[in-house]
Amino acid sequence: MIFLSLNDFIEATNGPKCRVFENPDPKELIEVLKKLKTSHVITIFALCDAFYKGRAQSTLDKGERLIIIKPDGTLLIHDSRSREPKNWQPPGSIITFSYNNGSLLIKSKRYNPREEIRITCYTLYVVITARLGRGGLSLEGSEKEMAEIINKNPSLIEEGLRIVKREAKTPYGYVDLLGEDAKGRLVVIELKRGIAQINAVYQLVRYVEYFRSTARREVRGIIAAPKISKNAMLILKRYGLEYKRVKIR
Amino acid sequence: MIFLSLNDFIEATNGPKCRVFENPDPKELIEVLKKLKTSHVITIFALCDAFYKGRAQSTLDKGERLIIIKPDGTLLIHDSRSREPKNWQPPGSIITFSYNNGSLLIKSKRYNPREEIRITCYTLYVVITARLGRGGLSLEGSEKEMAEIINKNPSLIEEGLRIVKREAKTPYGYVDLLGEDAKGRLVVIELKRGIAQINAVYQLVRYVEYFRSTARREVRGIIAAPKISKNAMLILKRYGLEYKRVKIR
DNA sequence: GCCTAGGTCCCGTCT
DNA sequence: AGACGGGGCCTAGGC
Repeated sequence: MIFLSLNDFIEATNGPKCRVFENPDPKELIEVLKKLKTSHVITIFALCDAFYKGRAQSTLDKGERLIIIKPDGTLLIHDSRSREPKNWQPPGSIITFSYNNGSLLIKSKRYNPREEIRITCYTLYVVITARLGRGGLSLEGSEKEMAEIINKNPSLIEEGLRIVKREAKTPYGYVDLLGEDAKGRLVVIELKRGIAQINAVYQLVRYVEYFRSTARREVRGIIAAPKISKNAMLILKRYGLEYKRVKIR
Repeated sequence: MIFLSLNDFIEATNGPKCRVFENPDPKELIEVLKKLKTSHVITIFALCDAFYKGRAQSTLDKGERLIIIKPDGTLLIHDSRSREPKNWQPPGSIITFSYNNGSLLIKSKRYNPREEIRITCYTLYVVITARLGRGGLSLEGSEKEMAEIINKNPSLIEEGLRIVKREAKTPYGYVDLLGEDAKGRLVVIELKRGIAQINAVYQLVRYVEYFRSTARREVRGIIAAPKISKNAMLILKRYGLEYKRVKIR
């Protein structure tokens, strides 16, 4: 373990991207972590246990894990499996480090909702601090994009269709697309970029119900998606609604 | 950077929990990663970019990031913000490492759905390999638990209520709890462990509609939750349904 | 494998 | 702030 002088600290913040601490002494490490927590991502390999209390409550038994602390307040505890952390705290949480009986204690608090995680690190194997970048991601293929494409080219749904409104507000929620067909009937369209399931049908049903109760003309309802589940299709038909296979790109 | 002999490799797999490689040579590192990817969590701090194509499509610009590869096939790319990885691949994906023009290439593939990530690591700052534990989490406070508690003590909803069935299947989905009140009326109960929102109301509405159309007796619908949103409450009443505040513990 | 529904969902967006 | 709905959602459980 390297003892941190002021020079070491300056190097850590302004020097290399990463700094590695192998088997560090918890007491000495805490001083480093306190300084770097607002600017660096802290990565800790440790033998630890954890307690969470908030919207739910959990206990994580003692084991070897990977703890990640981000400058935005995010806390993640990962083990050897799964995309999801075993425990976590979202951005905006407040983290504090302390020492107790040879162990490093990590505490993360947040409010609204009030939640807390307490981690006890019994053994610190490796700790890495690093300045990391952020952002730079551009994503294509969202439902929003799908709406834009159909908006520009309503014949993807059917010939003669005209889009009247997007994100039309009703007391029952937002309608993805509202149109008018060749015969002047109102067409409520619910988009799904993936497989349309029962929920999508529910959404459509209530929008159609709403417009049928207010608009004084015929109202159709269409789910537009690349695929629809068997049950969803069944319910859809039971309500006299329609499905249109739409595959973008 | 430490060149890995066979002995070094044996030490890496059976020896210490963590092994650290600072500024490793990509070519040499690849040999290590290929051996350890099925047993160790691999953590890479690198200057990298990434391309994803599958259900959607994305580009991640060149930047400093933390890459995590788990033995179950999980891949995570984190930056300095957010609980969510910028890019990822879920468990079961197949990872391969290769070398190109001074860079480490990481490729992760999966099928159903067919998805792929390609990462180019231009600079490797630090790489850590570690055997981590798994599991050991016990969680309390789920909706399932809530159902169990109410099942045992239906008076939490109202006096005289009797639970008839849990997870009752209908063509419109699963009803959390089905009961009978003191007056012999059928009671459909939808549980939410957090705030009940519009969606919860829709679920309930569909179930109640179904039972009203099939059961030859009066049917009530109740949302049981610690809280309900304003709009949800409005719609609930519009449908003649009820809300019961239930706070477990 | 498909499908359903929950989640300490997270996250953006809008009121 | 609350509230609503998407997400490359993920994950567990049923069939």
